[in-house]
Amino acid sequence: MGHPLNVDKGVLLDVQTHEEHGKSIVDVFIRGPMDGSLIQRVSDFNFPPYFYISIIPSAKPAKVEKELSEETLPGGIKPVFVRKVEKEKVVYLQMGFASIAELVRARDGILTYPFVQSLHESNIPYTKRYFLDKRLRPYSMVEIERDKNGNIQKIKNSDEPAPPLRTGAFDIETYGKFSRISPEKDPIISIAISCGAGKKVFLHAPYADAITISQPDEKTMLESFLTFTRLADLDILYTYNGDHFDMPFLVERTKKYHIPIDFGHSGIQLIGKGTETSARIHGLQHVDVYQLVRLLVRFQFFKSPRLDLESVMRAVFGEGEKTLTHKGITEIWENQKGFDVLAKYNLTDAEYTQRLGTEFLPLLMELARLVRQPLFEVNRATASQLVEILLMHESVELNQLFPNPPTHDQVEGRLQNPIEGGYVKEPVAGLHTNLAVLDYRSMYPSIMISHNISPDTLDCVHSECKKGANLSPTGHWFCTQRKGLLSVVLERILDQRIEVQKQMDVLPKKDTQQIVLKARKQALKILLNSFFGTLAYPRFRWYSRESASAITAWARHYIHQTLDWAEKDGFTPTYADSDSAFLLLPKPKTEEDVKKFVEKVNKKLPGRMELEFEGLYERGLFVTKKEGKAAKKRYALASYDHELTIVGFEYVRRDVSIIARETQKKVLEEILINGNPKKAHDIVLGVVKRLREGKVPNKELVVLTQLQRRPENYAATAPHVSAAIKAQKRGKEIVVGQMLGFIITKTGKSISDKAELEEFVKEGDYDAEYYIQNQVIPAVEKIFAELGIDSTDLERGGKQTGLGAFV
DNA sequence: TAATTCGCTAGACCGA
DNA sequence: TCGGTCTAGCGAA
Repeated sequence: MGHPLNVDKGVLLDVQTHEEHGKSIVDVFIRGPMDGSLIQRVSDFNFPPYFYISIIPSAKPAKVEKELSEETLPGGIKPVFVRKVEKEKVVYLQMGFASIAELVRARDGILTYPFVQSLHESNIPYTKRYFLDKRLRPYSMVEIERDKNGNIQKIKNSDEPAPPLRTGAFDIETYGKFSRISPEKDPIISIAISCGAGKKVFLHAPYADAITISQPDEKTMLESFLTFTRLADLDILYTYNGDHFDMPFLVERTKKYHIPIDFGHSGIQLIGKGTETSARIHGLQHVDVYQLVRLLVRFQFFKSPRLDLESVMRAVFGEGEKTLTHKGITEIWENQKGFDVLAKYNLTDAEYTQRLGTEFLPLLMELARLVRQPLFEVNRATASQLVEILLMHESVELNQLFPNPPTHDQVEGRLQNPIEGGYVKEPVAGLHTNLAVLDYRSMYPSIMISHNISPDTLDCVHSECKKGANLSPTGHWFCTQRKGLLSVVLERILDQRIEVQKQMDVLPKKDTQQIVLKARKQALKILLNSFFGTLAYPRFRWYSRESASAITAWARHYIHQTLDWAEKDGFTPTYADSDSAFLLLPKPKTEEDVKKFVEKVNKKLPGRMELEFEGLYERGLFVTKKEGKAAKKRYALASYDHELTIVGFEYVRRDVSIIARETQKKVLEEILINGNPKKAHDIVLGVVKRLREGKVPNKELVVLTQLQRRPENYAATAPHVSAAIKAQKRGKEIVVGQMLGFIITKTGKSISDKAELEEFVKEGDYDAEYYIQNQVIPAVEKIFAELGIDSTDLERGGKQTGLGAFV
C-alpha cells in the first residue's frame, strides 16, 4: 500500500475474459482519451467468479462459513473465499472460485451438503457480473488505477465526455457453383470495406481501379484486407449478417491459408448458440446490422417486408437496389469478365451497411449505455434480456438477490396457464362520421407505476394495503408503502423520457445533440414497452402471473370505465382495443367537448396514468366479418385533412399481393376521402379486366410468406411450403425463417399445386381467376357491403347490374 | 434460452 | 361437393 499507482483514462469499449493458469481473468478494453491512441487491454486478476447459497434455518451461518472455507468440494475444488452477506434481512453465504470452470463444477457439488438449502446467481455470465458489480458504463470514460504489475486495482466511471468512436463496414463476395456455398471449398472473390480511412475493394482477380486493388491470389487478398482494417484502427465494425455469413466464412478461409485473423487485437471468437452463431472480435465491437435491423423491426421502428440489405435500405432511406444476383457473381467468376460490376456491387453493399449502421448506432449506443452492456451484447439481445439486465443492475443497487430462472416444470406450468389480455370491444359496423379516437399513453407501464406493480410488492403483509388504492380487480394487491423493484425502474425510465424531451425542446432543431437525444428517447421507449411482455413471459426470472394479470385487469377496468363515462356524457362508444377508445360524436358535440371529457377523465386517473386525445376523424369504416359480426382489429379512418389510416386490412399485410392491396387502398380512398363509391367500383372492374387480360406484372402478384419451419414439419401443405419444396428440388437453398415470395400459376389442381417461387414464374403465367376471386375481391367486397353495394358482379367482370345501388 | 394476448383470414383436410 | 374444423401466418395493441 501507499506506493504510487498508474492511472489510466479512456473510453470503456468492452469487457472480456480469459483463463490463465486455471484462473479466470477479466480483460477491460479502453481507448485512450483525445489523442486517439490505440486500444489498451488492462486485466483484472482479482475478480473471482462467485455464487450465493442459502442454508437451512438450523445451521449456523458463522459455523458453515468457516467449514466451507476449509472444505474441498467434490471434484477437488477449494473456494477462494466464503463470506457471510445479508440481503433483505436474510443471511447468505457468498462463495468465490478461482475460475468459471471451477464455479460450474462447484455448482453441482455444493447442493450435496445437507445444510445447503438453495443456490443463487450461479449462472450469471462473468463479464456481465463485472459490469454489474463495478457499476460500469460502457462507451463512457473510465478511470483505472493499476498496480506496478499493470493489474487493475480500481476501476470507476468518470464524467468526462467520451470521444466519438471509429466505425467501418465490410462485406465479402463469394463464389459457389451451387446455391449452397461452403467456406471449405468455395473462395472469397472480393472484400469491400468502407470506413473513415477510406474505401477499398480487395479483389482476387485481374481488375483494378481507383479503389479496387487487384490481388494475385485469395491469400494475399485476405492479408491485405486484414492489414488495411488493422491500420484503420476501428472501434466498431459493421457487417450485414456477418454473424452467420461473412465472419464464419472469413474464419474458415484464413484458417485454410494459416493466416492469423487479427483485426488489431486477438481474433474472432465464433459463439454457437444452438443453431444461432455470433462472431465476437476481441477488443472491437462487431455490430451485425442485420441483427440490429431485426431488433428494430420487432420493436416496430420501421417496417420492411423483407430484411435483405437492399429492401431495408429502401425501407429506411427510400433507395437501394440489388444490382447483382448470386448467379451473376458466379458467372463473373467463371467467365473472368465483368469484375468492375462485381467490385462496384461489393463496395455498394459495404457502403449500405455502413450507412445503416451509422443511422442506427446512436440508438444501439444509448440502449447499451442504459442497460450498461457492450454493443455486441445489446446488438444481439432480445427484449427480455434487456429488461433482465436492467433489473439486475437495480437489484445490485438495492442489495437484493436475483430470482433464479424457472425450472423446466415451472415453465411448463406457466405455459399451461396464460394470463388474460386486453379487452376488445366489438365495433359497430358501418361508415361513421365524426369519430374521436382516445388512447391511454403507455397504458401498461403507467398502470405498473401508478399501482406500484412488482413481484416484490405483491400481496404485502400490511393490512391497510389490502384495502388501499392498489387493490386490483383480480383481488391481489400491491404495497402502498414501499416502492417495488419494477415500478421504480419503470418510473425512472418514464422520468428520463420526459427529461430528454425537455432537453430536445430547448435545443435548436438542427443541433447535433438532437440525434443522441432522439436515440435515447427511442431506447427508453423500447425498454418501457418491454416490461409487461417479459413479466408475463414464462422463462423470465421476475415472472409474476399475479402482477401481469393485475395489469391487464386494471387495463380492462379503465377502458370499460372510459367507455361508460363517455356514454354518460353523450358520446357513442363505437370501438375499443386494449388502450384505445373510439367515440362517435352525435350532432351538437365538438372536438372541444371531447377534449373536456378527456380532461375530466384524467382528473380521476391515478398517478402517472393519462388518457390522450389522439384525433378527430371525418370518416371511419368498420366492416362485417364472414359470420355477420363486426370485425375487430380492422378499420380505416379518414382525417379532416384527408389522411387515410388503414388498420388490420389486407392493405397492411405482406402476405397479400400488391394488386389486391393497392386496389383495396384505392377503394378506401374513393369511399372515405372522395366519397365516390361508384368510382371505387369502376377501379375494381378495371383491375379485374387487367388481370383477365394477363397485363398485370408478376411483381404485383407476389405473395410473401415466411417459412417458419422445415417443409417436412408441416401438417398441411400450404402454398408457400409447396413452392419451397418445388424450389428445393430445383436446387435452390431454402432456409427456415426465410421470406418466400410466390405466385399462383396456371398449372396445377389445388392452390398449393399452382404456387411457385416468383423467380421460377414466367411473366404473365399467373392464374387470373385466383387473383380475382381469392385476392382482389375478398379485399374489397366487405368494404362495398357496408355501403350496401353488391359485389357479385365484380366476379363476372361487371356484366351484371348491381349498379342500382349507386343511383 | 430469451416479451404478451386477442383476433382475422386463407387454405388444406376430412367426413358426410 | 359441401361445410365444418384445424393449421398457419400475420397484424393490433
